[in-house]
Amino acid sequence: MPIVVDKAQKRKEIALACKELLVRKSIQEITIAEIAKTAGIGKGTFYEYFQDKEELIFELVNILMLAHNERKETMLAEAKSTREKIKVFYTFFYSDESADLRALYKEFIAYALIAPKQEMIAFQTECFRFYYRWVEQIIDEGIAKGELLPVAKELIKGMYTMGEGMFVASLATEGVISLKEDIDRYVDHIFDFVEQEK
Amino acid sequence: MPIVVDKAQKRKEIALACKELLVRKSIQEITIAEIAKTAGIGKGTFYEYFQDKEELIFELVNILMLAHNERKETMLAEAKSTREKIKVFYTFFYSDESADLRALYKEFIAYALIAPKQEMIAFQTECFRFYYRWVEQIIDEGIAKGELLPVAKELIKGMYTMGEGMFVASLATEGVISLKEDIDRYVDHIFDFVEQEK
Amino acid sequence: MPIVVDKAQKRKEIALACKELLVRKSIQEITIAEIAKTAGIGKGTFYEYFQDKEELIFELVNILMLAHNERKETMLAEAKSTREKIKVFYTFFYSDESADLRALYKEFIAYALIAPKQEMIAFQTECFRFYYRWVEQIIDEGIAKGELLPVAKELIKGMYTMGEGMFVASLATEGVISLKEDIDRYVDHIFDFVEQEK
Amino acid sequence: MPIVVDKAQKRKEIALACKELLVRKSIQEITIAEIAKTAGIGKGTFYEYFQDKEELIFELVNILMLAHNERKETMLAEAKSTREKIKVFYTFFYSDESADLRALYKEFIAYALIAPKQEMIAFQTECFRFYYRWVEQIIDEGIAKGELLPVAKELIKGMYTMGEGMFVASLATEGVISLKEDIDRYVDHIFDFVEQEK
DNA sequence: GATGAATGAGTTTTCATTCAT
DNA sequence: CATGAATGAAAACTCATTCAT
Repeated sequence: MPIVVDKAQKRKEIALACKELLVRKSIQEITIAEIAKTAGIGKGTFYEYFQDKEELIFELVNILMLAHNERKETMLAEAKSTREKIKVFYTFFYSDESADLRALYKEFIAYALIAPKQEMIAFQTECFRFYYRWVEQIIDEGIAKGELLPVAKELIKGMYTMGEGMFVASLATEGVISLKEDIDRYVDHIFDFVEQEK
Repeated sequence: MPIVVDKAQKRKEIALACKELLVRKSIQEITIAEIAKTAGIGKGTFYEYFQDKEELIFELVNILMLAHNERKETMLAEAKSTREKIKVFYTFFYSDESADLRALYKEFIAYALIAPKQEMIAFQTECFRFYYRWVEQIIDEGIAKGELLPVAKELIKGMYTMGEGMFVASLATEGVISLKEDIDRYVDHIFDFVEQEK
Repeated sequence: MPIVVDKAQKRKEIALACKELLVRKSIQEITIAEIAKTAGIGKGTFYEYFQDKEELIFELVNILMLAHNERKETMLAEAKSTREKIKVFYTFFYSDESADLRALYKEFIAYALIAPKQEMIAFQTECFRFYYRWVEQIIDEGIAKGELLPVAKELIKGMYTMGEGMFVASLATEGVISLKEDIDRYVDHIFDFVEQEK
Repeated sequence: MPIVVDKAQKRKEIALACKELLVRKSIQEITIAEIAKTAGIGKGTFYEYFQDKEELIFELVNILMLAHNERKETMLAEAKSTREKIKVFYTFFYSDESADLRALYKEFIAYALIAPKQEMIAFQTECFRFYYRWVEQIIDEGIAKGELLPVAKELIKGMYTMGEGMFVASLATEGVISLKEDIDRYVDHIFDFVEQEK
């Protein structure tokens, strides 16, 4: 009787077993041997489940992103104003809960810059669209409720990328960016502009 | 009389000789042998002038950045309003003239994310501060002239990082970012908020 | 009542299922996984029936050779003269019907040269003897009938190996050997020497 | 001052240093590490002079073939009749002096059968043509001198491949081929046919 | 100072074989 | 009997760095 293994399940297990490793080191510094050892499998076994190291990252990012989105939903439900809701999105860049995913996301960006592969670009594009639409919906609701001026909608892309920029700049520099404070202050100023006067 | 070779001068020559190569390929894909051949020197000679491949990039970025800043000064002199002046800064992200430097800058960011070395961080921090102050000065002038509301000053960091974010996002995704258009539109909206009504 | 599987029968089935694969690719390029998949069995099952990949080839060659010999008998029955009968033997090297077996035979020779194993040598020796005797019998009949000079018998081995040599040379070179034409012409010249003048 | 190395010379040295190894083992069984060690160089150094293992064989075959051809010329000069001269050519297949080259040639054939690469085919074709023309010239001379009948010329290709076939068959079988005796006997019979009666 | 030949550590990847189910 | 998941030995190849000349 053949041993039936749930391939998808095992992929997740392997990816999760390597989480700590992947978060700590850049994928380039990690060897297949290291991954296999960490996951408690043979090198050959790794190749049974993944094409290459990148796929491992993909798998893990996917897993962590789902959990992250759930946390986000919870936080959004608790947020009262649109201003607060938008701020929830930026917590990705500094909250402890998203530290792991953030570390991986950092890798992702770096990879996309250095060796842009189609799959990676496609994935990032998908993520961008997904979060963009999510934010858009929240802004739309804010406008519909009369909380925000319609112009708020025009600022979404810039606000979104400001977060990315702050994040990248904070990693590439030292002592000039204070993620939470700088983002919050900026967001507050922008909302001062776009919130309906009561 | 011994031939005294100006080390600093030769470094520049080597770096400049490799410009096309460095712009075209990621530093990770380039080998020392390739660099030496391109520069018309021996592999051993490369090590006489540089510690490693990164230093070569540093050298070249420095050279190109000086030229870039001069172009910027010229453009700034021609810009009438503060709005226009600020837009000059963003041309770095899309103008043809800065394509080479931009390609190198991309590498810089990636490196800082993947394998952050102290020198690199220090250099990027210095650059950030330099450009930040430059923008700050322009905004200050705009406020002093009564062209802008004082709150404009609070937005500098966010505006600055928005550019970086747009740039990074444009590289990591496909079909969602149109650098010039998206930046311009956003900047215009912000300036609509911060310009003094006449 | 247990299902008794005829081992020999199943070996044949597996070998036959892989025919197309074995003809198309060199045995070295084929993996056990590929064989198992092609035959619709598990990798482990393959080892139940064969020691290694070579045995698979043996099995298949055996099967194809039997069929080939039957075709040969038919053709020989139709051939009028000894000259024609001998030519029948050379059709192996160029006829479409024997293309599959020929491809396998090629592998066989290569293997014998590179990694001569006792079984393989023994098998090839057996084949050589078998066909040699067959030809010998035909030549003997030709001599008995007064069709050929007795010296014809002395040429058998050289004629036999000429075929092999033409075959190997045609595979190892390009544009210098035209199998059918070159063999036919040579055989005709030799028969001009050994046929009894009437 | 740079170390100037005669690349071609070093290639020969490496190839020659590996002669014994290459003759003893099939190229497939030999690893780069083994070659490097045998030649007393580093693995990387091997790749400085050769693209892959095949090139090493090429180099060595070339070297040995030149020496072999010189021996052949000497022997041909000593041979009295055309019959003897032709027999000189077949010594390649059994003489001790050509044992090394023969071992390599065996590899060559096997390779051409298993994994025919363009270079190898081209090389073998060149060799075929070279030796063919050489034999042709000798036959032509024999005919011109009235020693041979003109029909002798028609038999060259078949005679040539007979040698190859005998060689291959002798390697693939056991106890059925006696190279020197079988070739000699056959050649004698053929020459009995084609020599002018006096 | 300049050079480039020499090097071997380090990594990826494949695949025959085993064996628990 | 049949299976296919797991494995790790083995091999090719690259390239930064050194150092004799």
